[in-house]
Amino acid sequence: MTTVLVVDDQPLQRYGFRMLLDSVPETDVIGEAAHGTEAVRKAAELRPDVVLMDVRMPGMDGIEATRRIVAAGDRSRVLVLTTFDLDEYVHAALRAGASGFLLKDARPEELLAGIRAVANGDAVIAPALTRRLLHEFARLVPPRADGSAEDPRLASLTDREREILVAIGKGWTNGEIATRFILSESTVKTHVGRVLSKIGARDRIQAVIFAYDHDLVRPHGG
Amino acid sequence: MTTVLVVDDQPLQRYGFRMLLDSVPETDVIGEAAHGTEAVRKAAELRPDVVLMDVRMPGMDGIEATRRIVAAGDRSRVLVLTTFDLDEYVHAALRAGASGFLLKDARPEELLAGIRAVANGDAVIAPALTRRLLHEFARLVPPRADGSAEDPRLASLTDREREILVAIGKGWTNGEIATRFILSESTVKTHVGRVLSKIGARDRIQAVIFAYDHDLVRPHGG
DNA sequence: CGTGCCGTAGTACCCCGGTACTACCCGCCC
DNA sequence: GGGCGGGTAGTACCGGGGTACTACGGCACG
Repeated sequence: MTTVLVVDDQPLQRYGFRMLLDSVPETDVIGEAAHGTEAVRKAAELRPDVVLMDVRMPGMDGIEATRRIVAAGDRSRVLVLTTFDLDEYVHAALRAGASGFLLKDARPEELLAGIRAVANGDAVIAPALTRRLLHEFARLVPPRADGSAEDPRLASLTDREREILVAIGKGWTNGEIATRFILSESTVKTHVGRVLSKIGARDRIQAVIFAYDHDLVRPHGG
Repeated sequence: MTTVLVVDDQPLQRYGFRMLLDSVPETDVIGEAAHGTEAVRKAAELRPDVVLMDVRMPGMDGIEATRRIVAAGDRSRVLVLTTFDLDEYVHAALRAGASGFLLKDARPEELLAGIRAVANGDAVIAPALTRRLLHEFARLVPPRADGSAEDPRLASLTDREREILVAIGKGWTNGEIATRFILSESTVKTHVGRVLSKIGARDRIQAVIFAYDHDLVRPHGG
C-alpha cells in the first residue's frame, strides 16, 4: 500500500486525483494540501510515501516545497506535476530533489505507474520531456565519459606533468606548486614550460582553460 | 505501422524479440543484424523507424553502431538495450545519439511502450536508470538554472566589467582585449584591475577560474 | 654498455600583468 | 550648479611568468 499526499491549489484537481488513486487498491490518499506551506507541514506530519506536487501554486510554489520536503529527509518522495513542460521547472524541480516529473495530461495508468515507480525508489520522467532532457544531458556529460578518444595532447603528458597541469588549473602560482610538491621553483618552471609546449598553450592561462575544458579540475573545487 | 530492425549477437534473443514484436499489429520486424557492422549496413538499406540495439556485441559494439546510424541521418531512432545498467554504457549511448535506453529484463509491455514512444519521437529511459540519471543531471545542471541567488560578487560588476571578465575567461591578453573592444591597453588594465578587486581574485588566472565556476564561459568555446 | 626519457635544478633575460595614482568626459540626479 | 558613477586613458614601477639553455642522477631497454 502506497500512501500519497496530494498537493494542488485547485480543489477540483485534488478531487480528481483522489478519485483516481482511491479507485485502485495499491494507493491510498492520506492527505491533501492547497499550497506549499501546507504541503511541507502535512508531509512532516503524515509521512506519505509519495507527494504528488503541483508546480504552480500561490504562495510557496511546488519547487520550494519540494526542496524543503526532500531536505527534511522523511523518506517522502516527490512526484512533480505540471501543465506546461517548461524547462526551468524541470531543472529546478530536479535540483530540488524531485523523484519524477510528469505532465498533468498524462493518462491515468501513466500516473499510477509513475507513483508506483517513485514509491519503489525509481524515478520517472514524462516521455515528452525525456527527449529534451537526454539532449541536454548528452551536451552536459563530460567528454571523457563516452567512448571518444582522449585528447592526444593530454596523452603526451607524463604523470608528473599531468599533476603540474592540474595544479596550474587550480590557479596555483609556480611558487605555490613548488611548496606543495616540495620542489624548487626552477623545477616547477621546467615542468610548466614542458606542459605548455605539449598542450600548445602560450601561457598558463590557456593551460587553465585547457584543464577546465578537459575536466581535469572540478568546478567550485577551490 | 512501426518498422523495426533487431540487432543482437544471440540468435535466440533476436527470435524472442521478433516473436514479441510480430505478435502485435503495430510493429513489424523488417530485419535482423548480429553485430554492429551489419546493423549499420542494414539500417542504411532498410531505413527502419526504430533500431533495437544490443550494447554488447563482438566486433563493432552497439554504441559505435548507434553513433554511425544516427550520424547517417536516415531518421532511424535507436533504442538501446542492455543487460547491465552500467553507467558508462548509458552515457556513451546517449552521447552517441540514442533515443532511449532500456534493460533487457523489461516487461514485454514496457518494451512495446518504449518502441512506441521512440517511434513517436519521444525518448525513454528505464525507470531504474532514470533515478541515477536525474541525480547526475541535477549535479551537472548549471547552478544559475535553479532558484539559487546569483553570486553577489558577480552582481557587483558593471556591464562593461562583466564583458571584460568574460574576455579574461576566454584567455585573451590585455592587448587582445584592447584590440577586440577597440580600447587602449591602459583602459583594459583599469577594467581588469577593478574586476579582480571586485571578485576578490589576486590575478587574472583566478578570474578565469571564477568565470568557469560561474558559467560565464562555455567549455570548448575557444 | 650506451642511449634516451624523466625528474630534478640552476642561470640569465625579457615582457606581460598588476598596482598606484591621476585625469577627463559624459549622463544622471539632487 | 555640483556631485557621482561609469567608461576611458595615461605614467611609473616591479614582480612573477615564460623562454632558452645547460646539467645531472636514476632507470629502462636494446
